[in-house]
Amino acid sequence: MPELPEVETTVRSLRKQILGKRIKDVWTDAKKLVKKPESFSDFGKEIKNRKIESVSRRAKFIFLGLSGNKKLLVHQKMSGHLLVGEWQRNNGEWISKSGGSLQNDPYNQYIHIVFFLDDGTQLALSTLRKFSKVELWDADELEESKQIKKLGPEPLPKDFGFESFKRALNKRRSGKIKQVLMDQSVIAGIGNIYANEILWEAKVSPFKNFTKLSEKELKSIFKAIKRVLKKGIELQGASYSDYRKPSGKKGGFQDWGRVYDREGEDCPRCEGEIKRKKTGGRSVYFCPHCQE
DNA sequence: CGAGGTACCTGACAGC
DNA sequence: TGCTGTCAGGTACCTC
Repeated sequence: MPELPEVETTVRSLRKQILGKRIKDVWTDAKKLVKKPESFSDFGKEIKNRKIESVSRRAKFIFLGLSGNKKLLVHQKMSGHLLVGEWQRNNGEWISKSGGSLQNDPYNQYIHIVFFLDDGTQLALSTLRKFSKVELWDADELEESKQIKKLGPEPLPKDFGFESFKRALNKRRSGKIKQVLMDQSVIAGIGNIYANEILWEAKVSPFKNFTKLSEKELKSIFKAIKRVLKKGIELQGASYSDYRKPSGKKGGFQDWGRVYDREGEDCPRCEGEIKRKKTGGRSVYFCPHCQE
């Protein structure tokens, strides 16, 4: 579910909330979410008493650096989000002790993993569809793992300039620009919401083969990537449905977005109407009038 | 190589 | 009311 801005928002918040704390125990009612090590009890033994020394992100992957040169990888995938709070188990549900943070989270009945920290707070993974995954790695091995190694460049650092963007695209020989933007091995972190918004912002048709794009179109896509992703971070993510910040509160990008989930509305820029079609098995939202 | 389908899961919602 | 089909911020893996 979450894309780069949501994952970045989560990471920034976690840094404030859990850095330096020690993991005392872990609970789950969905052992399959933990992929590595395969046995959940081994996972529990391995993770206990490790201190959270860093919180970082690569593409949509979250890394918690743990003492003893380990890294905990969390991928939230669709519908997943991490929450920090203090809850207790009650009739098969996690209830917030303060009545606070989780009241803002409509999906708190989907907490399936809870890490108990040494100051009494908890880090929880809420994942309605259970696509999320958690893996414990030796730090060096994680860097070399296929899922991380295949990722393209991060789009936001200053050194990702227009030339880097064009070089990144060259990994592909052809393909519709919408699908290419979402290809994590080309550029890391863009998903369906932001790909739609970026192309609207750039006034480029999602269906156009990227090899047919003019220099001018490429330039406006490049600019739109920076602008839209930064806006997403500034607004602390998009909560179209179940994404929540670790506090349980919603992000704000869904009100700023111009096309995603707005089929049938007037294009805010021209006389057109927002349409929805499909490519690559995903919904494409666009304005056929001003995105040629 | 690219495109398209499937799988992994649980819901919300529209239409009959 | 209940059924059926479709849709949902992702990724891996398979076939053509």
